[in-house]
Amino acid sequence: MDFKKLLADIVILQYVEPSEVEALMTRPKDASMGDWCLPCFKFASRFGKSPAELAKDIVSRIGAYNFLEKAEAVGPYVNFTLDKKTVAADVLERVLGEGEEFGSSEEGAGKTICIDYSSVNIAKPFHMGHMLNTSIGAALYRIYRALGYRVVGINHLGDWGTQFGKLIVAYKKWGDRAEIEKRGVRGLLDIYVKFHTEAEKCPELDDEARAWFKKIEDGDAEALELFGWFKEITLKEVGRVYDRLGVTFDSYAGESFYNDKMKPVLDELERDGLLEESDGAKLVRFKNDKYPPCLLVRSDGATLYATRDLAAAIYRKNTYDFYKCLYVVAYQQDLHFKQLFEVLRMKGKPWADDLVHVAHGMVSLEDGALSTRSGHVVFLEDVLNTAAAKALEIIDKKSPDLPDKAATAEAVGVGAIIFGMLYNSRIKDVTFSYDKALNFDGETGPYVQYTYARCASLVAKCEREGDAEDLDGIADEDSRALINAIAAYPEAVRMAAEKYEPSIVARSVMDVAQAFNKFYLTHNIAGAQPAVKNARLSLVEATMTAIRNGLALLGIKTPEKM
RNA sequence: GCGCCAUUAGCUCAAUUGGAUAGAGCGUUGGUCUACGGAGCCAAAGGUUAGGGAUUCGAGUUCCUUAUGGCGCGCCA
Repeated sequence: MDFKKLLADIVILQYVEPSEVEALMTRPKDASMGDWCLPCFKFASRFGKSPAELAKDIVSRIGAYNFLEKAEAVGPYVNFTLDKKTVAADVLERVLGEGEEFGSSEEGAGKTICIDYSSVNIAKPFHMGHMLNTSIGAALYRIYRALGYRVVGINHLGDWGTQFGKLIVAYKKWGDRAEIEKRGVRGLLDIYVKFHTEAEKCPELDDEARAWFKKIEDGDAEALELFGWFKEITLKEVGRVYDRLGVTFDSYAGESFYNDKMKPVLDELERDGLLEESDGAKLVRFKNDKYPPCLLVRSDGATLYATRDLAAAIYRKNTYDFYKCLYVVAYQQDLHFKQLFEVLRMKGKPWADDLVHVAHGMVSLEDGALSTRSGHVVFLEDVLNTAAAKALEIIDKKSPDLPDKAATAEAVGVGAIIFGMLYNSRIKDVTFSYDKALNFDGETGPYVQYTYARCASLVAKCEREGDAEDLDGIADEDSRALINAIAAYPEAVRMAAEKYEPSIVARSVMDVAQAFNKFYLTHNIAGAQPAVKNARLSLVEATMTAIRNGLALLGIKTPEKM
């Protein structure tokens, strides 16, 4: 039952569309004022009345309804208090009936959404800086899928560029195959860092690097073998982390994939007269210098990042016919995407408006920015390991008899890190510190998981007695707050999709957990009368459903015990 | 110099998109486990929503402006 719509329908106002009334209907600031309220400022003048008068007028015209406890005018507001038992019955029936589907819908049926996220760089460490990006992208992936969309997750690999020439030079000079096999990307990172320090003293190294990159482009066997090897090492290592995070992709078409797809695009631009030559390079200028020019071909004929992205956008439209294509990338690249989208618009692609840069903040360390070149990074795998170890330590202390400790610690530790990334608006910068990341108290993933485990433990302990449910056992204020928090969850999922903002789901799940813990403190479940116990158990199960579904969208597991 | 973004409690952040007395967590202080998990709960202290102006019944939210910080601005990605 959609109570909001129901209320809007019974507020029959002449000259006012029910949909307009519904749009204005909101939750009151304070739950004690009711479940819904209607501010009357907006259309009061249309009736030649003051808002307060209109509110009174509306109340006087509302008849008796079995789902409505009361409607009262408080100043310019009409406050509606719903019958708690009706709402409780309705919400419980819906949540428990839908189960895993609670929060899902079919609104995206028939539409495809491409999400470009994570996009690892070959031969570079997968560090904390990528965690925000990967968590947000993966969460959006699951959110859209839950809403019925067909979703294509794309890992736009950074597998092209002169840095691979540098890496080959470094490897041939200082690398050891066996050691790198053993140490993986860390081994590659060490020689990459060494290259940069050495190149300071000896600039010829850069020439050698360029030469080796040229060999990759020309298909030299040795160069390709090494390049493929670097790629293999990186993907193997990154895949291990993706497994732990529950992240998947449908395509790994990265930069090198578009090598042969740029020329036709450039030719078209040339033919349309959009491509202009400047200092030997080729670029697209924007009308009224809306943005700085977008450089697409270097004076030495080489293509650029923007050129590949241009080809990639066109390829994706042709291949997937997306409804929207999201680029989950830090706000650093804001201008790049504005230019990219504008070039496509100028090219006469109406779908350029369906491209969205989902910009997020940047991760730094307490002692400054992350930098691969100087080796100033925190490996994501280390963070996950540390978090899992911390969780294990707590479990050893608090639940020494727990079976499967390692798996639970993994779920809690990793959950803490993911939740920390997704709890705030994506635009916020993150200063990573182990101190904050390993805090499991308060508004954290483990808090929500703990709440879930409490629920699970109750359900395991309490047998239902008979079928009768006495809803009076969940008709008080704390129960109502919990029920409202649960009922608000599906809307949070929709909103998260609309705003590309997974934090809305995380916040909703947190609301449920906080409301539950309050409820839990003041309600005896195991020892209640059978019919009351049954009703409360239903509410516990509904709480679990909302938490389980919500955390699942974020990529966080819900152990039954921890 | 120009552009984009941010600025809310000591710290990290919310605020149903323009609605009622701006809410949480962390930290601090003080309470709270023989009813089901204390990774919990309750309470206190903490605010000129960076400053100024405008719009209107009403602004943390929209517009202008100033300040501070971050990011970016043709041959990296």
